[in-house]
Amino acid sequence: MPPETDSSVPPQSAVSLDVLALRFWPDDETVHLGITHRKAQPFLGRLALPGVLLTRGARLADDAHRAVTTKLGVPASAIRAVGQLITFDEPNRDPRGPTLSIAMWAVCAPVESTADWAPLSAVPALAFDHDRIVADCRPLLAAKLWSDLTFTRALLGDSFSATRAVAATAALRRDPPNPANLNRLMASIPTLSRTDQRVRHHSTGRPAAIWTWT
Amino acid sequence: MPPETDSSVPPQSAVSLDVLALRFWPDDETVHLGITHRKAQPFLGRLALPGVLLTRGARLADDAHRAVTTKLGVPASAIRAVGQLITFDEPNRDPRGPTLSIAMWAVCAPVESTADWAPLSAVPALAFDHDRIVADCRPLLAAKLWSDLTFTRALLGDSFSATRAVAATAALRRDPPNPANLNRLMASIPTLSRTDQRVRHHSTGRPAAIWTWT
DNA sequence: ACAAAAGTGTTTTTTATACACCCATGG
DNA sequence: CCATGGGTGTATAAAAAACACTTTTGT
Repeated sequence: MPPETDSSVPPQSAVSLDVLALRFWPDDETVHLGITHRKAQPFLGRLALPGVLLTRGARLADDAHRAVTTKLGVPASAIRAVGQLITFDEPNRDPRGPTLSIAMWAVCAPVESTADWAPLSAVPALAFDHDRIVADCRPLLAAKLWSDLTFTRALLGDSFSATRAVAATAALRRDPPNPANLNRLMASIPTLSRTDQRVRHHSTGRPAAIWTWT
Repeated sequence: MPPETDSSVPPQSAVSLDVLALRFWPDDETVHLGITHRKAQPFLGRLALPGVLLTRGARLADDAHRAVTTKLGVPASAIRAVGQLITFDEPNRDPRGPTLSIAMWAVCAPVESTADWAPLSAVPALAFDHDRIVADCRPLLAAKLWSDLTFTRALLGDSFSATRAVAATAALRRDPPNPANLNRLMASIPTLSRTDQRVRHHSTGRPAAIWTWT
């Protein structure tokens, strides 16, 4: 068995995939981002986005699933949807050597996991350039709400109250939306319709209507 | 010299970078896409987008430059700007094995090259999944015009006539813009201003104003 | 003068935003 | 019956699109 010539650097940069895993469960007041303490060097113990190296032959969606399941402990069945964001290519973003990162989003359904979940408005400092990834991708996520319906449905669920629609929108955008206008925005989406059911989120005030996808 | 164990598959998919290289030179009536006959298998001799494998430690912009210079014969100094589009991850998009492709755009200045240039409205069939890449990326390019000013300036040049602004817009969008409205759109861009100079593109009709970036 | 193309003025449509006020409910 | 939050109606603003018409040129 000939000695491996590990001294020869690989011809390509490594390519990793980092996931902005979101959750907005029925009892969540805001959208949360899934993060985890790193189990290995570098940045051992530090908080970071769930990430994996790309697998040969895998789709990006598959690798995103793997990152969420293995790093956040979320079962695959609880991943409602995933999608692509942008690629980060700073050569020094990983101290181990040049590593591209393809940023993806994922939305997780309510389930037990080993992840830490930070409100999107209070994400702690993260390892690598993950602070920058979160900062750069946040406007992209905000733009997806109500325009990328796969993303929107995954985040809000198959049926949701108007109150929660307001909360999700407030979490992703800078300032909270006008509830009256958001109501009309939802009414203008063909695949979304309002039901007669109402639900109460506060001890007082009118209960909110339930909306469902058709 | 021990035999190379080429039978061991690499752990990651290869990652290539394919470039939608655009030109819109003073004498071009429409925007053209740079393509080239492949010099190697697979698809030897077939037309394809210029593409390269990622280089370790390189920025995506560097590799995009390399693809345009080596595959299209465009000197580096003639590449006005480059940028990122989206990543394609069909596992079977390359017969040699799983290969991701990061699609980039580039804009080339007038200069001699070895490339074929096809009008964007008449791109011939291409190798790999490059037809799909062009189809998927075209709306993204259309959206960049007049909103991504780096892209817009690279395409139209430092100064350009209103007539050419109309032609470039018609080339990237489906149907031609209303010249009156495009005129106002340009006037609303702070870094763009109209000069007193006029230029004639047709044998008849009023000559068009020249616009410049400030 | 006429045809062709650029550009202006103006209207219309659409979309987004704002805000006054009515509705439903628990205390 | 009042405070609270949901929802409707409507006004306002901004942006986009449409279209009639004027200007500038070569023939």
